[in-house]
Amino acid sequence: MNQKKIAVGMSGGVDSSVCAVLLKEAGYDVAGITMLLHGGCEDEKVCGSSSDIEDAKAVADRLEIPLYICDQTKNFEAQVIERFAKSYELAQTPNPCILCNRYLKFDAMLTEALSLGMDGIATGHYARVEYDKTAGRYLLKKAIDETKDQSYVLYSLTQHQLSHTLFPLGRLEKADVRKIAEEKELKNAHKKESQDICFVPDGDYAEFIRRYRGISFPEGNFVDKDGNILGTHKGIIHYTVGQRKGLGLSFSCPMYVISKNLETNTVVLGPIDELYQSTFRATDINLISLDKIEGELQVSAKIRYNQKEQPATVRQIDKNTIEVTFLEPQKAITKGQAVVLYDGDTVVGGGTIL
RNA sequence: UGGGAUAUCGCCAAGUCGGUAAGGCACAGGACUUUGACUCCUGCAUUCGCUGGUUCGAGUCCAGCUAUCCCAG
Repeated sequence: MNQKKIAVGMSGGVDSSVCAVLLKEAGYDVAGITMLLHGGCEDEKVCGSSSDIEDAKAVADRLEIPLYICDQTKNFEAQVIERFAKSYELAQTPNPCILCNRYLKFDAMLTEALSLGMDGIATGHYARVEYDKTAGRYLLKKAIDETKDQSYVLYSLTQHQLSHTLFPLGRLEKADVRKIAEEKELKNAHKKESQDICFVPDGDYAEFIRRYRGISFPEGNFVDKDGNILGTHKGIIHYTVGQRKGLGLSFSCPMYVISKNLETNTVVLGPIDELYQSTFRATDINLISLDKIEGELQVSAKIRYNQKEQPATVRQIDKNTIEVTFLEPQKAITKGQAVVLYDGDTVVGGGTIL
């Protein structure tokens, strides 16, 4: 990107702060944008809370850059929380961070930045954007620091979004980012890594959905793969595929949630070997490095954020659907989570697991 | 009521020729982590149905009692 006016999405965390530092030093005309996502919440653990905004403000002041505050509370609820709740209600397991990137950070925030006369946005994500001249496409690539790589949660980015986005941290190690923050004496240099669902600070997402919807979810049966009743569950939204803890039952071996059945309101339990599967489909796909997949494509793929990608073959079923087959069966392929396909360092695309 | 069997942590379950209570599940806390899970670490029976006895020493041997299960009618 040749443009010079960049809006940095500033969360108040160390990464986005250093991101602003680096762009400023590189000579960009930098402004900050902080999105309000959880209106009026005072809980310090919630990202976008007032203390985070103060941190962002403090950093912006120190760098002598303007900070725009952008109230996205309603948008966040409509695009992220609503989809999050609905996914669980459909017996799936959503990834709200991916939703937030797709609909807020790289949609609403980018739109806002462009309307402010900026040329593009930058965020503190650990990933890289490159322009491939021969293909005429912008590519999303893994971060140099593979342990912090966040390309997985960015698979939904479109060519338009990528062409207006900078990831200055993509070539840095996390330790270096901390060091820069220390050198610049940023107050958040040692802030804890963010974690948990940002709008559910206590981690009890089931209780959050219960309150948000104002309804509770009916109890049902735990069953085994043959339909034998094993016990009573607290409501289907309390469980996710692959879950082992919190079942409240004891067996002679560890038991996991194998699947959930909305029609019968049952949760299927089984030993770990029943959790492995090779083939699945994904929908609502976004392809980055190519327009469409012709025939069978060899890739490496991962089905959750914290996982090393695994060799697989992919074929496209239709415009919105792909079918992925892993070379080795994978544990707990979970509906609602994202599958992201890689060709080496490059993100081919991704979708939502069916 | 005869005959047989078993009684070890909330649950399942090891405990050899008596030597000073494995493990799994569940649960609690922590680590990891821009999602949910997974994973990892730590904790979790001074006590073995009860009461006595033998012994330097018993969950392990003996006796009685209690409870449960099975087979007989």
